[in-house]
Amino acid sequence: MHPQTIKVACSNCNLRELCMPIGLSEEELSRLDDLVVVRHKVKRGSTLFSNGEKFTALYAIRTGFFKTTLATEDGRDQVTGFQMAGEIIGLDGIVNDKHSCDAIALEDAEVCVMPFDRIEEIGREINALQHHVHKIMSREIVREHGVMLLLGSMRAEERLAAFLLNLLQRLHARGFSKSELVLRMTREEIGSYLGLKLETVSRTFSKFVDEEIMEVKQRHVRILNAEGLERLVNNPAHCH
Amino acid sequence: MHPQTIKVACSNCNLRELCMPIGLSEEELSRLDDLVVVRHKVKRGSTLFSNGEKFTALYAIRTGFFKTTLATEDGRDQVTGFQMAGEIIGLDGIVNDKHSCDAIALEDAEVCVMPFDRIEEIGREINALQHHVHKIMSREIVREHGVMLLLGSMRAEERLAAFLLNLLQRLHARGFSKSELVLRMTREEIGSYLGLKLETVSRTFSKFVDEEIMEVKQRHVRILNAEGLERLVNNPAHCH
DNA sequence: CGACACCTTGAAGAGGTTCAAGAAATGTGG
DNA sequence: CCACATTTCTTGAACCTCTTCAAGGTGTCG
Repeated sequence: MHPQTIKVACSNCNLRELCMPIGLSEEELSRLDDLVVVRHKVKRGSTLFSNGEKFTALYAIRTGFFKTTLATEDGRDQVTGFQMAGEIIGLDGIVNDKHSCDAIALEDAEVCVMPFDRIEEIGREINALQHHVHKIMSREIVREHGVMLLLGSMRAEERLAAFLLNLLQRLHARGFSKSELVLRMTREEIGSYLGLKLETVSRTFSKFVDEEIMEVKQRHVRILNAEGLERLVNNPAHCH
Repeated sequence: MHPQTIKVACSNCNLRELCMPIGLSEEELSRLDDLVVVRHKVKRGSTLFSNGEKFTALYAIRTGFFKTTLATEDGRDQVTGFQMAGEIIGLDGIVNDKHSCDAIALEDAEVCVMPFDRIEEIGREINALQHHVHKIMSREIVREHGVMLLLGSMRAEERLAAFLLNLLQRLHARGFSKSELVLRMTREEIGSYLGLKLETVSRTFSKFVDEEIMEVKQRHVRILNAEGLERLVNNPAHCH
């Protein structure tokens, strides 16, 4: 844990349309300010929490970008998700009072620490917050269903296309371009998430460039043919 | 929705060690009886809820066996899970107030209908119930992480082995044999869940039989070499 | 008993992996 | 600020696992 911590409020957070405060009244919002005890800085490459660590809090990402990974004894390593500003991480820890994956910052980040017992306590008082927490967890379940579909039935091109479209959509909701993005992760991390080897990810990027669907310069991606990209994901002809 | 419904109580349910009542006091338990409005029978092959349907309740499985599947416009069909007695389904519906997958009974089943607003209401009064609901959702998230690992980094044999071990472990927790089980689903459904074609599932079963790891007669499976099966899942040598 | 769904097995083929080498970017320390 | 080490990315060629297509077998239910 990093010592750098700052006390701040949800009520004037610029992420309140995305994060916890969604759908709360002014009065409830101020009550929510008791939720975030501290903010917490996480340097690029360091872990916010790791497998086996005691679970105490959920974290709302204020700035930065994370990956969560699952490591097994036999050396496998699966990236289970990439998280950006306004998203909540740590939900995996609730069941067994300890985390079951690692959360690693892919760029310098800042998170709001929300002690979970506090969340439950305030949730009992503010119905909207209680329901919102349930929605956040349900959303994560539904997201993972989508990843299962991707991993279970899509080919490499479809996987990468779906991945990029998902990132673009989430970035767009945060005010970024719909057609341009900077990847925060390596080809290997993308591959791990998509169930592919890094070489396959690289080759698939090259293929997309050949087909003039996008420009790729290292981690900088610019979409040239968004329709073509979308067609890749929703095309019966490509199913096997 | 089926008309056959019966009013019953959690407090004398034989699944109370597995299902919702876990960790509640006697008094709290009786309060829980207000949760389950009705029971509901679902015939084999029929759906408990389906994609797009309005979400109103979670369902606790009392008897029977379900699958949940995700269908896409382009004709893909991904089985996202198999659920048995004592498990809760319907969590996917919370985010958008409508279900995002289909739940289909693989054998005649009976579920307890728990209206979700009622769950939230009672959750505000009984801390243990509130926390238990959170745990159930977190458990589902962690389970799905495991499936992502399976789909993202395991080979066919490992996937099927992991799948069988998981089923056996859950059945064992319900008092069934550790070494014998009857599959409730087809090869195709197993394949869909594991990201494999039905032929591959069938061939992998045959391979296990050849290696004397198990006996397989249609849907009846008897484990002969449990260690061998476990070794398949946790073996660094088999990773790619 | 016959129709239908489900399962098994074979042979050929495709998609992705593995191994290998080199190029490009990034970071570090003098 | 540059030289060097390191990490990351790209590309090729051979290989392997799983899929596809096909045919036949087994089990089940009206």
